Amino acid sequence: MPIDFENELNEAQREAVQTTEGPVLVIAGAGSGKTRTIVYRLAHLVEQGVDPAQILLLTFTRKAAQEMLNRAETILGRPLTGTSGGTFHSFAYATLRRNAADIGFENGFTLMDRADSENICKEVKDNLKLGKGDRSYPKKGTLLDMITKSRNKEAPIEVIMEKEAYHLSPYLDDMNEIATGYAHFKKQHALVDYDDLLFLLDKLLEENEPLRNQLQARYRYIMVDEYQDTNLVQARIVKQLAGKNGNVMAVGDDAQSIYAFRGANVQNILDFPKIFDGGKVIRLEQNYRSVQPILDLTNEILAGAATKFDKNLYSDLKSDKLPEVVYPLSDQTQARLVVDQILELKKKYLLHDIAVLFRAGYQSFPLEVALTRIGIDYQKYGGIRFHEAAHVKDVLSYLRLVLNPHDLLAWQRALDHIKGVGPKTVAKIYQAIHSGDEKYMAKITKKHEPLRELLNELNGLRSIERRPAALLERISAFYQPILIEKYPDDYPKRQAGLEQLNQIAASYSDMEQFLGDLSLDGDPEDEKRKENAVVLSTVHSAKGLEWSAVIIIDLVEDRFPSRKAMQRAEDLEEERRLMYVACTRAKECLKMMVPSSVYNRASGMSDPTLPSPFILELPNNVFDKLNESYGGGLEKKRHAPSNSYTSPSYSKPSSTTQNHAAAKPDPKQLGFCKHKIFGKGKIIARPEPNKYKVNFPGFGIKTIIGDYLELL
DNA sequence: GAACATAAATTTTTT
DNA sequence: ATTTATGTTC
Repeated sequence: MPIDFENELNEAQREAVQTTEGPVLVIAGAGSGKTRTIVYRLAHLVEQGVDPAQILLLTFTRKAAQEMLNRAETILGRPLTGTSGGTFHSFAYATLRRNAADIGFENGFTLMDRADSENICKEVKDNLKLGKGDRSYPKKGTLLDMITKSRNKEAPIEVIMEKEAYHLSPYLDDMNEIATGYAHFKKQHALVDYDDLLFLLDKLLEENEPLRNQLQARYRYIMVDEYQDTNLVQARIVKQLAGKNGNVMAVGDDAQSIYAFRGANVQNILDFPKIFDGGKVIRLEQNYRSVQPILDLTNEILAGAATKFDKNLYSDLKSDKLPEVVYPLSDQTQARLVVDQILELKKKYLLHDIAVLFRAGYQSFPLEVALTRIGIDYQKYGGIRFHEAAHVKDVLSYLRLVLNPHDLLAWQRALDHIKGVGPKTVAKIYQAIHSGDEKYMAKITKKHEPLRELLNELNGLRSIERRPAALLERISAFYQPILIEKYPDDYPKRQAGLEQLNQIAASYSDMEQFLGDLSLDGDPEDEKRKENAVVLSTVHSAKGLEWSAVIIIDLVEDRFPSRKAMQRAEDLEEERRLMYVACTRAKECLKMMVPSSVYNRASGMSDPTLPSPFILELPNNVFDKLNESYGGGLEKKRHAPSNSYTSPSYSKPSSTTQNHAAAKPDPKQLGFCKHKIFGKGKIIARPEPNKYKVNFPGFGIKTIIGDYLELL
């Protein structure tokens, strides 16, 4: 039964699906059926007789790839055997592992996760004797941030620092030294970090012509999702895989670029037509996800952006309900109100069709407590990941030692559980094992009986069959007493996590694949959306997903936008796009919470807040405002008559860049202004009658007394 | 000299 | 809650 493309797709989508030859760039606005387009294109290719094994689908998460492949199979009515799908990182990992010797790892390599990388930074820093006793010395996380940012943006640390972390300049020389040491350490210990996966693949493709040709021949059709969030190396990899007249389809939305902090380069998507000669550009602008009132609001968010996006989404989905902005009295009552709202929404929607979104992982903690108390199940995306939990890493460290006795990080973790053994002793033991110093080993094992047990256990493990599940089972038993000792409070919960790990392991026969997958995308909870559980997610992790009802919390300054992003205009712009992504996740119902005060752990008290600039700048007619009354309920505030003006366009995108800048009458007298030194800026808040918070391009946000400003 | 205990400070986003 | 710096103990 042939697929009915005529009825299933709109014109633009159909064009994207049926243009199979040559490069294609699809600019897909939020909710414009991007996934649908990819899925139908997969199906179309196969229906045309393309061997599924000749298709490569690169996405942002493996979950996304899997979902798309599954949907394509459903449409086709038969399995897509051999299609490669996954993230850039997982594709790179697989390819590199097959060609390890070619990139200088004759004995294979170990993939590190973030924590591993940080620990090596610290190790290197300590070995170089840098920053001893300096309280303000950059932390290991900061060090690694600078190193990876420098790599991802392919600019020297100095440049990154100058632009985004000027306060760290005194440590520039140190950082360069640490960066060199870090790279050296990795090479010595056959370790590879996330960035290496991409750079090594790029290098491999560049240098190994036969392999390049082979891959180009194999992958005749390449599709890349979320192209706006790729960085320079990723673009090069795509280019190399595609070959001269490659059939590449890149899909993305410049307005949804939210990974610049990780080196993503929006320029990639803008340059696509240049880099891939003769590329066709197709725009998807009709939104099938959200009701028009939500789109009116999200269009306003984009209207305030410094870079004007050539977008004005429209929808045929009507609703007479406006999005709501709710002002709870504090973040505590916010949690309670959100629970109330969820209970209310539950009457209309399934729990897993309701999501609460926030800027940072920790912001959901009060809500998690409140939900647990009332007995509503939830599923959290973002924040701490499964494989990052201490107990999981503990167990995996034994597994890693079975695989690779040279894995220093694993030794450090495993030996840490032995009483009387600290960092220094670990270093000595590691050295002794390496050099075969049996005298020292005899001495030290005599001194620490548990160490002998550990070594015996490891030997035992090495001799049994190398199936992840079998090994893990034994390790779990060995680890059991340590677990109870280490986590007396919550070990049952952690134990359950370990059992889950065993389950995952059962589906693997290859150890390295198992470990790699776990580091690359391994949150088993993510695999399936729990039924009957409300979704809590960071905005980043919510990318590409949608829910009938969405509640965004903590929309106050310093939280959303994040405090760290308030300094630089560029970062604030990314926060705005993040806000855009958050709001466009909602299909029917959107609620934004602006607590009037938030708990401050430094003072132990609640501090008053300023509403997020993204809320303040919204014209009053795109939302309803609700205040929490002191009794705990909500009361609707009517907008002052002077604030209301004609309703925004419900029109089709005839005038896409329908000038918000010029046409927006400003209800709060916010707008643009001029300053003698900083030049023209956009007023984003007015905390006091004579004080303005102004965003000056190039200078960032300043709070300025009205007398010094010329209002425009 | 090294490990352990305690106090203090600090929290963006992710492959 | 987690990590780091410092002080105390072996």
